[in-house]
Order: sequence, then structure tokens, then C-alpha cells
Amino acid sequence: MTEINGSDPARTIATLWGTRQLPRRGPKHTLTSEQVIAAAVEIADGDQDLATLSMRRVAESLGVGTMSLYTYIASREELLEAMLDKVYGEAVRELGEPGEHDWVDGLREVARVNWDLCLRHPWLLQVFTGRPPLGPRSIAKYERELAVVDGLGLTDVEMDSVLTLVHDHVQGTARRRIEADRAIRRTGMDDEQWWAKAGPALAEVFDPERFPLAARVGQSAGEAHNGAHNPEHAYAFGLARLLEGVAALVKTR
Amino acid sequence: MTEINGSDPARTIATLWGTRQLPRRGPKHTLTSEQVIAAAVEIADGDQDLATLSMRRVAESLGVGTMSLYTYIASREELLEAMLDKVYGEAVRELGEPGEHDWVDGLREVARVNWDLCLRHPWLLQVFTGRPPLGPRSIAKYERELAVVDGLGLTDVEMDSVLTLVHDHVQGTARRRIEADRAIRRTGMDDEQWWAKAGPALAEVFDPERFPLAARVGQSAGEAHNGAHNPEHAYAFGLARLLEGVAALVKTR
DNA sequence: ACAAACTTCGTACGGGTTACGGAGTAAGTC
DNA sequence: GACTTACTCCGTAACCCGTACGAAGTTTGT
Repeated sequence: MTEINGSDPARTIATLWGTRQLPRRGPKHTLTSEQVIAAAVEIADGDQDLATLSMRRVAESLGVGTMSLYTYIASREELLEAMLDKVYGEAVRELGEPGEHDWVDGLREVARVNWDLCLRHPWLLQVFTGRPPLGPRSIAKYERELAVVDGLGLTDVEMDSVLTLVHDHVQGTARRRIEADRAIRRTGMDDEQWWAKAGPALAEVFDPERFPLAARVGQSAGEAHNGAHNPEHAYAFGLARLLEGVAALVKTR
Repeated sequence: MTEINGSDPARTIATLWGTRQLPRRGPKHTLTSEQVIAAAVEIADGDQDLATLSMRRVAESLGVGTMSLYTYIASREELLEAMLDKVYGEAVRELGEPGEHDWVDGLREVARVNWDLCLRHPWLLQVFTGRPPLGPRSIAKYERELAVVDGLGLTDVEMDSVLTLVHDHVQGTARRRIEADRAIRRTGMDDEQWWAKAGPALAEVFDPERFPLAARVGQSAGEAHNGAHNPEHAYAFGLARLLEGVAALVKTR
């Protein structure tokens, strides 16, 4: 009666909510799943990347054999989902109790908290979330965020859609910001050094007459912020537009 | 005088623009970089995933040894960037000549074309883009998209920001859509089967009184579209809001 | 004719996840 | 108190990955 696939939603849910009862028999456990998850988060935060988070390294940091981890966690994938849920707890705490602001400021706060969370744990956006995360803190976060758009006359589906819209914007801009940082670390070149190499090479093949707008706007954007794109600016600009769009909808109710 | 890091922007640009002159001496080449790139795209399209795209498989599909690929391409990373640029060509073709629509319909078209592109090549969103892609088709796409928001009285930086906003929205919703599909493939369970397992387990730990909004909205959203989230709906809803927000900005000019 | 430059590709290194099974340990049972 | 059973821990190994290195063979320039 083995699971065909490693992913057993019921087992994962039990792990996330802490209701998986550990076996009574056998040697004492030297660890808990919480310890494994915490160690993994620490490593991922340090690396700012998931790619280099291996089971071996997690085990080493805890002073156990690699395979011992699988006593506490079903698979690497389940571990990642648990890590996600753990750090979502930070967002829940930061958001605190609802009801102080109007909804616009509320959404601004939601955006800000999610942005900060992404930058604090850049690996977060690399976690595969093909299925909705059903951990306690993921749900608590959703609950708290829904409170911001409750009572505006929106339908349930619209409430969900508005939050999705804000999340996508934050994640999109945060992703750009994070990947830019990663590019610097991985290549060992900052933007200036990189352009010093890419610029001349591009100049040899790029014809400004064929791409007049790209040439002009690319240059302007590059000068305004230093670097090709400025994610912080994209974040603020986009959020402003987006809130105006939502306001227009709310006004019709 | 070796490159410290595998990534040499100048070499990559030459590969992308086809200006890298192949050596005259030595045996005849059995391949071209275009062939390697095309083979890789074909495999990635088939898998709908980058994770399983290995150099070995690309080589096998071309009937050559793995290491022979490195004659035509500097690294896997450069290959990915070239693949990106190749499929961006499709978007350029689909967008055609500018100037038929007003800017709102223009942006709608930009969004639609990018959405279609993402769904046709789901691996696209997995390509690391820490640095701006500087291939000929990437730039052509940017040029064509800029034309949509040119002449509205926006500053250069604003024009760029508006496009970024649209792109982020499309990519965010497309990503959700793609990851949902991948979840089905990877677990071998469709949403219904998955909920049949997750639902009861969640019911055991989830207290609707603690999370009233999440319970209500989650159910409504799940019933409205079937499945927890409906990316198509999120796409259309978000785009509508976002265009209204941009319209408000344009009106001030 | 010969040297130089080049392509091809087998091998190997260091990395990854995780299946399997043996050894040791603690709880339940009689 | 002894035995069975269920469990943890973890070494080993199977099977992936990207790519550095260098030997062998091929073509060009001189």
C-alpha cells in the first residue's frame, strides 16, 4: 500500500499542521520536523537561493546523516512547502489585526508586507506552488488579507481576484529585483561591469534606426534609475495604477 | 585569458545575433547553433518544462555526443537565452505592424500575445533573466510594444513602466496556469482527485470559525470556476483593472 | 609536406535525490 | 525478564545533472 507518487496531500497537511503523530516504538527521535524545516530555511536565507539547498547540506547542518531527514519529512518537495508555510507566519504577524485603515491603505500594506517577505526570503518565489498551499499560516495570511477587501460590496470571487492581482504584481516586481541581485552574485559582475562588456558588443550589432523607440526609451530608463530596470520603481508605479483600477470598480458598488 | 565565469556577455550577444564567425580551420561542422537551439526548444516544448532539458538529451536528439554541443553554444545558460530569443520571434510576428488600434486595444493585444506565448512555451518563465535579454528578437519585441504606448504624452520611463506592469500581470497569471497544469502531470492526479485526498485531511484540522472569510471565499471561488483558482479569470479581471488605472494616468496628460 | 587550428566525443569529477537494507534501540506483550 | 516488533539512523548505491580535460582525427594555410 505504498503511495504511487511521493506526494501524499494528507500526509503533507498533517506535517504542516503538526498533527502527524510520531511513532511510539523504536529509538528516541533526535530531531523534530520543525528543526529540519528551520535548518532548511536558515540555509536558504543564507544562500538566497533554493538551487543550492540540498538534503545533504540540511543534514550536515543538523549533524545527522542525509537519509535521517526522511524520517521527519516525506521528500524535498514537502520540505519546501513546509518552509513556505513557516515564513508566511512572518507576514501574518506583520499584518497584525485588521481594521485600522481604509481598504486602499490596507492593500498598500498587504503589498508592502509581501514585498518585504519576498526580499527577506528570495527563495520563496522559487517554490513550486502548483497546488494551493494549505498550511495553517498560509490560510491565516489569506484570511487576514481578505479582511482588507471585505465589506466593500465586492463578490467573493472579486475579493479573491483583487488579492491575486496585488500578489501577482508584487511577485513580478520582486522577482525581477531578486533575479537582478542573483545575476550580480553569480557572474561576479555588477551592472556597470556587465554593461562595460555587453555595451560595446551590442553597439556592433544594434542599429538604432531600426529600433528607435527601444534605443531612446532604453537609454532614458537606464539613466533615470541606474541600471536597465528599477524594480522598486516598477513596484510603486504599478501599485498606484492598479489601486486606481480597483477603486474604479469599487466605486460602481 | 580565460573567462572567470562561463558567462561572457559579448560572446552571447554574438551568438544571438549570428555574428560569431565560425573558425575556418579544422573539420567541417556537422551542426549550426540554430540547429542546437531549435532542438532544445522542441524538447522543452514537448516536456513543457526546463527541468528535464539536459544537454545529453539535446545531443541525443541531434545524434551527436554531448560535448559536441559546446562547439556551438558556450553553456546551458547561453542556450536558454538563445531559446528565449528564438521564441520571442513568434510574438514579434503575431504583433505585426503597429498602429491599427487605440492604445487600450493595443495593450490588450500585447497582453494576449504574451499570454499565448507563455502557454505555448511554458518553460519560458523558468528561464533565468537576471540581465536584460539582448537578442535581436527580444529587442524587436520591445520596440513593437513600445509603439503601443508612444505618443500618449507619457515620459519614456512611464512608457517602460506601463509595459512592465502588463508583462508582470501576464506572467504572474500565466505562471499560475502553467504550474497548475504541471501539478496535474507530476502528481498524476487532477484537481478533483487531489481534493478527494486533501479535502478530508484539511477538514480534520481546519476550523471554519477561526478562518471565516477564507472558508467562505475559498468555497465561492472554488465553485465559480472549478478548481481553487482560475488563472484565465484572474488574467481578464486583472487586465481590466490595470487598464483602467493606466487610463487614469493617461487622462492627466 | 607539414604544422596549426579545429571538431568530436569518451571519460571523469563533483554535485544532486532518494530507494534499499542492515544494525541498533525502545516499547509493548506475555 | 525475555522476546517480538516497529522504528530510527545511515552507508551504499543507482541514476540523474553540467562540464573540464585531453586524445584522436580532420581540414586549412603555408
